[in-house]
Order: sequence, then C-alpha cells, then structure tokens
Amino acid sequence: MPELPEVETVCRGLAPFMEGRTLARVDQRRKDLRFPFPKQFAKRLVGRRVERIRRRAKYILISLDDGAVLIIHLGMSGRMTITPPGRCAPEPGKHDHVVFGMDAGAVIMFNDVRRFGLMDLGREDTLDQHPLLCDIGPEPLGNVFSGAYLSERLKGRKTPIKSALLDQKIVAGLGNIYVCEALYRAGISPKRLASTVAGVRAERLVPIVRNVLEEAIAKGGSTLKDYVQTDGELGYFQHEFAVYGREGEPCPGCDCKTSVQRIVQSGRSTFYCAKRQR
DNA sequence: CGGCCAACCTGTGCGC
DNA sequence: TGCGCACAGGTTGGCC
Repeated sequence: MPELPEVETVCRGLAPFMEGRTLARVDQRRKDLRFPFPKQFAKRLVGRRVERIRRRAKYILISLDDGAVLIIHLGMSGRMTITPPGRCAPEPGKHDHVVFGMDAGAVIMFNDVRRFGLMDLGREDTLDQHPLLCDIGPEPLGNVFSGAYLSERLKGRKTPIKSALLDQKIVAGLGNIYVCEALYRAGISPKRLASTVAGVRAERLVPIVRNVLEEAIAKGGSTLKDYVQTDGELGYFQHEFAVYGREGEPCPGCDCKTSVQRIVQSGRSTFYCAKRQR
C-alpha cells in the first residue's frame, strides 16, 4: 500500500532499529526484483553503519557511513518486517527477498509478492543525479509545491487532472488513493483537464493535498507502534477513505442518492462523487 | 514532447 | 471444486 504516507511511516518505523547501527548480515535471496540487484550488493552493505534513513517521493533512502546510499522502492506490494532485538526472527518465506541483520540484533525483512519493488545503490554526494531520482518533482509537503508552482505545471496539459497528479515529475509521492481523496476534498472532478485546474483551483488544491497526506502520516504514526510490537509489519495500516474503494456507497456529507462512482482512467480505478466534484 | 497503453508479477475474489 | 477473468496502492518503455 505504499504511497508517500506509507513510505514515510516505514522510514520512521525503521529508523530506531537501523540508524546508528551496523549491518551485520545481508541476505539477498534472489538476483532481481524489478531490476537486477547491483553487483556485490550484500557485500557492499555488510559492515556499514547506517547514518540516516529518509524518504524522497516513494523511495526509502538509507545513507551509509562510506557515502553510499541504499535506495529502496516498495512498488505495489513491498513491505518491511521488523523483528526487534531479543526476539526470534521467523524463517524467511517465499516472498522475503532481502534479510538485513543489524548488529544490535534486529532483523528486517523486505517482502514483495509482486516484485515491482527495487533496490539500488547510489552515492550521497550525487544522489540528485541518480537516474531514479533526477526527474522527480518537488515534495508535496515542501515549500516548492505551491499554488503558483502547480498552476504553472498544469498549464496547457490536456491530460485529466487525475493523471497529472499521479505524474511523479509534477509532484512526488502521490498515488492512486491520495489523488482520489484530494480531488474529492477539493471538489474537483478527476476527469477535468489539468489545464483547467491551473489558477484558483490549483491554489485551493495544494493545501488540500498537504492536509490529506499529513493526516495519513499522523495516522500511520499512531498505528506504527502497535504494529511493531505485535507482528513487526510496517506499512499496512488501514486508513479511512472518503471515496477510495467505496463504489456504490454514499459519500460522506452527500445528502442525495448520488453514490461514489468508480471509473477507469488510464487503466486505473478512480473513485469520485459526480455531484460534489466538478 | 504529450498522452495513452501494455507490460512487469503474483495473489485473491468473484461469476459460472 | 475448478476455470477464467478482473483487479490490486507503481513505474517504465514504446508507440502514435
């Protein structure tokens, strides 16, 4: 379920178990995910101390004490499992593709059924130029992402606003769920051409996108603790969505019979209220 | 270049 | 019970 808020939550969950600790053991259990692993992957990681964990777009960035950065993307089905120090880690299963053993005893497993995820190694000092990161747009929670910025980027775009917001070059980290939710809150139809959102609608949309993401991060943070305590799974907390996955249900606050509709846009489900979103 | 679609891969749930 | 199909939260590469 990894969009920006989930990836942020995973980063925060990993940090206490990895930051300042050394990678004592790295077990790479297959040769590729979406792409092949880099050469000498495990070997280049073992013995390195983790300095910092952070997120950029939907990427997890783990900087190491030799200037390398482990870049991880969870794809559609990737997840991280943590077994805290002192507890017995389960045997890796069929879809546990990488196992990280920390010197303090924590065991972190990367699990990804569909293998749309990826891992790569970059350099801290040139990370901006890394092929996976160099074309990505501004963070939606940062200062660059303003009404003026979004407006400018939507100008002249003939694609639906839904598709434009999913475009990681325009803004980083939004996925199918949070785009649906943000457009619902903003009262903007997902079918509306992006160019017609430039201007006042874009000004309105930007703070709504921020709020949707911040709320989701806050909820992730509050459920995170419990998850690590119980079965160690990170990234699988259930949010309550207004429209996503609610086809046929009345949307919150709708007094009419109009219910949430599901349509398909460029091959992906969009959920929206045709009455409230224009 | 902009925009659309298929493809990557596995699992699950539903209709017949 | 089994089969086939639709669908799943992401991204890319190829085509027009």
